Amino acid sequence: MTEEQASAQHSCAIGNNLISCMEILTPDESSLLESKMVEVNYRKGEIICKQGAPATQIMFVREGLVKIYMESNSGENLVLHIMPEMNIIGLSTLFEGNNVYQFSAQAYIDTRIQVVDMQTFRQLIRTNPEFSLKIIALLAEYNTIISGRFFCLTQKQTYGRLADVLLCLANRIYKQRKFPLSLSRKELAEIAGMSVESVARILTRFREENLIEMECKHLHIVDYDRLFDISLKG
Amino acid sequence: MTEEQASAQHSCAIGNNLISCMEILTPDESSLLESKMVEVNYRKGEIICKQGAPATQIMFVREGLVKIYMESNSGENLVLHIMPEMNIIGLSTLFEGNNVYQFSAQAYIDTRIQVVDMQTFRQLIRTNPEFSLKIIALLAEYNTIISGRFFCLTQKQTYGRLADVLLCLANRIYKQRKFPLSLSRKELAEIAGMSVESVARILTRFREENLIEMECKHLHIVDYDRLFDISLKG
DNA sequence: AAGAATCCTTGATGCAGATCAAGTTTTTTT
DNA sequence: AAAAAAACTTGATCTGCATCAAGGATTCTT
Repeated sequence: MTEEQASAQHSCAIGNNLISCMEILTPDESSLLESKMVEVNYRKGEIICKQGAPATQIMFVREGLVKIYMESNSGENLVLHIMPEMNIIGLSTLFEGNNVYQFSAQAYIDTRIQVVDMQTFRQLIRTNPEFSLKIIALLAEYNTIISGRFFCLTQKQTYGRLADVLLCLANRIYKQRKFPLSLSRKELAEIAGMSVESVARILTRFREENLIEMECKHLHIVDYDRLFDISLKG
Repeated sequence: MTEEQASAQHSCAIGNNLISCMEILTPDESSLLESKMVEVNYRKGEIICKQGAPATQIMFVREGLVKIYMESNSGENLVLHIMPEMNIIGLSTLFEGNNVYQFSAQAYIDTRIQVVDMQTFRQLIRTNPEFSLKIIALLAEYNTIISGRFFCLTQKQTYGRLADVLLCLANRIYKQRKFPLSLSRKELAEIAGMSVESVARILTRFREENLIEMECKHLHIVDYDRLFDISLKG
């Protein structure tokens, strides 16, 4: 319950409802999609799509973890969204007059993607109203996630933001309070929108205050409630 | 052309394509909508919808200018989006499991709104695929606008952000380089995500540098190109 | 196992921009 | 037209966090 409250207003980059839109398709539509769809496997760190490139495809994340981000000329990336399986990359390029991706996507871990061309995708929306409603729901959720993240990164300060990220990893990805910390300090820093040094300092502080424990690459959230407090306005 | 480039990456809060989804409806659908729709007039400063309230309605902005924002407990508001006529408030609440608005909306100037209940709106999406595609396009554009704003507020510094806002007002709202500055310093500060004092200081600076002129409540962008440069990375 | 490279930690310094303060101008009220 | 309130400007100070710097711990290379 408290977790839900947090997710609404002070969200990290990951949604919590897995929206399944494939099951809705009719057999005909399914086989159309099957025939047009191509599967691509990406290794950890590989680029899935590039900001500024022609937007010709919609990509279904079937397995893995993907970072959606905007690149700036200064080299600082802004992480917009983190997508586990069951998400769709490229929906936000569907508005008229647009023909390029406004973001890049990169695989955090080995990732399996299914690719369809936009025409086919648009076709499905046109022929299946329920599918179309699902897509609207997904876009609406993405909107809310990005807004929550926007709020978080502009209104909270470093301690709160990092607490947010840790809670997000525990709740949304690993679904337990002790989990392998596979992200480097650099990746954590990027997600939380701060410097690597700040991440190190704050993690040390959290350890000193007995909010978390870290042993052999695993992070354990010891005092969930206090960490949650910090995440609300740290 | 340069303006377009700017809008893609370094957007202010306002979109530039007016997407008309009403014209797409069949006569039957139109009359259904007519029968269900209620018109409400808001005066400058009045609240149109409130963050946390039950999300039961979709609102069409027919006339005026609306601020979409998130409220924080500290009293600082985060402006997500600014909507002139032809926009729809509440689309991002359409995802499953959601039942409240995650944002508030307030009228910047006198504003005319048409209100429909969600059921009727969902019905239209189900019966009219072209309408549904328009809604998807609109949501996709909102996504892009918020992402651009997110980028702008986190990556640029004050001078660039304020330049952005001024260019946005000139290009998107008034569509000329000399326009009445109806927004107060406080409102500008809120949109650009900075303090009122910073706005005053920067405007003075812009005037000293002959980038803008201000006389009797009107702002005139004198050196568009240099202001544009500043907006790119100020 | 030694060396190189990367990652992590911790302290010292610098800076953009918020906050505080105080005066000036404009608008609103009466 | 006078008084009060709100909006605006400008300078002085404060602060959160980035950046710089340098040593320690891991991991990768050979």
